[in-house]
Parts: sequence; structure tokens; C-alpha cells
Amino acid sequence: MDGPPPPSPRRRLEPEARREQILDAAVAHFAEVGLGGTTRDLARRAGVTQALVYQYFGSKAELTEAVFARVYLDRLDPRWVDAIRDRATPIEARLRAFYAAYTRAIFTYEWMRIFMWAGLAGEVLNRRYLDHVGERLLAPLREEIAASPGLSAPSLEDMWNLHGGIVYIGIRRFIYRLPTPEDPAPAIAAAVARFLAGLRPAA
Amino acid sequence: MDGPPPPSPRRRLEPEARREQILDAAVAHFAEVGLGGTTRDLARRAGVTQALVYQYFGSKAELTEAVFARVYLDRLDPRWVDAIRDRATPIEARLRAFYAAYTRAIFTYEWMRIFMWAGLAGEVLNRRYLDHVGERLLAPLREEIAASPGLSAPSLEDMWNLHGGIVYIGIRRFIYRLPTPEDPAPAIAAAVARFLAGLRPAA
DNA sequence: CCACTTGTTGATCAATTGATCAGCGGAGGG
DNA sequence: CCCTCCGCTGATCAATTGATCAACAAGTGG
Repeated sequence: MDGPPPPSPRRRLEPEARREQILDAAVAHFAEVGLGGTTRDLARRAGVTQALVYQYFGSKAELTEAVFARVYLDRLDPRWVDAIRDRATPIEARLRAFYAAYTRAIFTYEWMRIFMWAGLAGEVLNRRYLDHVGERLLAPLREEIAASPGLSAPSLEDMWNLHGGIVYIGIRRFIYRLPTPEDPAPAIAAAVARFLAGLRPAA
Repeated sequence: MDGPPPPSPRRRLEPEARREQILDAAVAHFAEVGLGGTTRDLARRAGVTQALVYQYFGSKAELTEAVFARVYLDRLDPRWVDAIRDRATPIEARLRAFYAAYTRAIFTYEWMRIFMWAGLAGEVLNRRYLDHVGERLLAPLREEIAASPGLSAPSLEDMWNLHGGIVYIGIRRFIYRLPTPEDPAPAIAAAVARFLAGLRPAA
């Protein structure tokens, strides 16, 4: 009757799989209640005992680090810069494409909330991440806009303004749980269009 | 030698003054470490014993409510709407004036951080506050823009985009502790100008 | 200067929580 | 079928934390 056990709720798992399972639960749990969440609630969510958490993660700090690694790692795609620099494409399309990709990467419940919890807690990773955003993404975008004919050069603060207006969609949705458009693309396109229009010399 | 005791570190205070002192410390403390901060650390910051906190606030929840009351209350000035509706003033000046006043009200370490901690924690007050912002501030602003000659009507989502771009200055400064312009006024003026320029029909 | 009022404290309790460990039991090898 | 390996659990500890209370002492009136 019972075939191979894989689909059944086995209790004994391979260490790697179990570790992933706990880490998944940790990401979900800490995103929900913050980094101050208890290991007991986390274990309950993962369907294991609290002691088992410490079999795979030596301390809560180590677990938190693993959560950060999973959430932050590979979130920024290096190829984005190439697309930003591709002057064969109109600047407006490049801006729209970048923010489409960027929001697709970070507009998740887990990322948005853990990033905000960590930011409030003063995590160093957040500052590093945002420095990177400013220097490696917003600065190139700014240069490309400045190099586009018919557009006056925006300041980096202007770029942060564009960035913030778009990111705020995710803040409203995932932090404040307010209703937002299902697809942020139209709002992004409108924001980008307005931004560029504001950089064109008045007629 | 010792004159009147007022400037000296008296131990015994009038209940009202002591309550204020504890509440002040609570606002500062919870802004710093979140609503999960301990009453012992809070008492240390206030310079009193932990037991005294419970003389003035029956429970931690009651204390938290008092903190919310102090932080949220009277933060939104009803007169702002009148200024928004004043069509004798150009719409761009009204937008600039509103966001100057609005950011002056909320760009404080305590407000920004407690609002964010509470938002992550799912506090109902946040949703109420933001609903109010959308319906009582952004909606009128939107109507006034729509009624301005030479401007196409923005959607409410457009208004949230303008709003988010400006509020994000405070998020960068107080949540992420990133360097931001000392005075947000120029950035606000630029954001407002761009926003309106984007609503003007292309030449 | 004494005594009463009451603002304040130190001690303490029970519940929570991070962390540890001896031992149970599932599963594969012989 | 049994034996060994090791993934996993239940019990437990020490520290933290919200909350309580009897006792202390600062200030005031007599």
C-alpha cells in the first residue's frame, strides 16, 4: 500500500533538508514578528522541537545571520548595471526595465519586512546594501539620464526621490498592509515618466 | 550654600511631573529599541526604579498606549486642509507649503521610528493614520491639482508616489541612519516641481 | 520637633526564553 | 532479525522580564 516513503511525513530527514526547512521557517517567522521572535514559536512553525533548532544553528545570532544571508544574498543582479548602461535603449525604457526588475526582486513579504526590522535594529548590512544601491545603481542611472539629450542632470538626491517613491509602494503593501495595485508596473511607468518630464526644460 | 532645591536632583516629585518624566523616557526608549524594549532599561533611562513605572502605568500595554497617544496625538493639523483648499495660492506653492509643514511635523527620530515599529507590529493606529492621510490629505491635494488649469488629473496612486518619495527622506535618515540633506525643503520643492511638470501635457 | 501622608524603593514571584544534554527511536547494513 | 549510527526529543537550567508588595523615607502640617 505505502509506496516509497518520500511523499509521506517522514520524521527523520537528511541534515541538509532539515536545515533548509528550519531556515525557511525562520525567514517566515522573523519576517512576521521581527528578529525578536522566539525560537520556540519558530520551531512550532517548522514542525520540529525547539532543541532541534540548536542542532543546526549554534545560537540565535547564528540563525539570524543565516536568515540574513538567505534574504540578502543574490538579491542584486550585477547584470542590471549592464542594462542601465545600454544606450541603444531609450533612457525611459531603461529606467522602467530597471525598476521592474528591482521591484520584482525585493517586493516580497519576507524581504521587505526583514529589511525593515533589520534597519530599525541598526543592522550594518542594511547600510551596506543601501550604500550599494546609491553608488552602483542610482549613480549610474543618474549618469545615464545626464547623458541623455534634452534632459537636465538630476542630483543624487533626486534619484533617491524617484527610488523612494517606488519603494514606498512595497512599504505600503508589506509593512503597513495597505491595499496597493496588484501590479506596480503602471505606477512605476508613471513615476518614471513624470520624473523625466520634470527634467526637461520648460517649454 | 544650597539655595532653593528646584535645580537639585530631588528624589520626590509630584505625580504629574514624574509621570511625564517616565513617559518621555518611554518614548525615547521605545523609539530606539522598539516596543519590545524592557521596562527595566526604560526605568534606568528615566532614572527611576522599575517598580515606579508600574506606579504610574498599570501594565506595559498601558504604557505603550500612552506612548502612542503622545506620539500620534495632534500630529496632523486640521488647518492644513484649509491651506490646501486655498485657491488664491498657486498649486505648486500649496504643495510645497503642505509638505514643508507635514515633514516638519513627522521628521523626528521618535515619530518616524515608533511609527515604523508599530507598523511592522501591525498596530491598528497606523492603518487609521494612513487612511486619514490618503482620504483627508492626498485626496484633497489631488482634487486641487485636478482643478488647476494646464494640469492633467493625477490618480491617488500618483499622489502616494509623490508622498512616498518625500517621506522616504525621513526613512533614510531616521530608520536607516543614512546621511540626508539637513533641510529637506529643496528636495521637496524639486520633487513637487517635477511632479507637476509631469502632469503638464507634453509640448 | 513630631507624626502623618504618600512618593519611592528593594525584594520577590511566575512566566518566558535562549541554550544544553542524556537518552529515545528510526533506518540502513550485515 | 539484530545492531549500530545518528537524527531527534523531552526535560531542564539559568537569565531575563512583566508585575506585585511590604517597607522606607521625603516632605508637610501641626
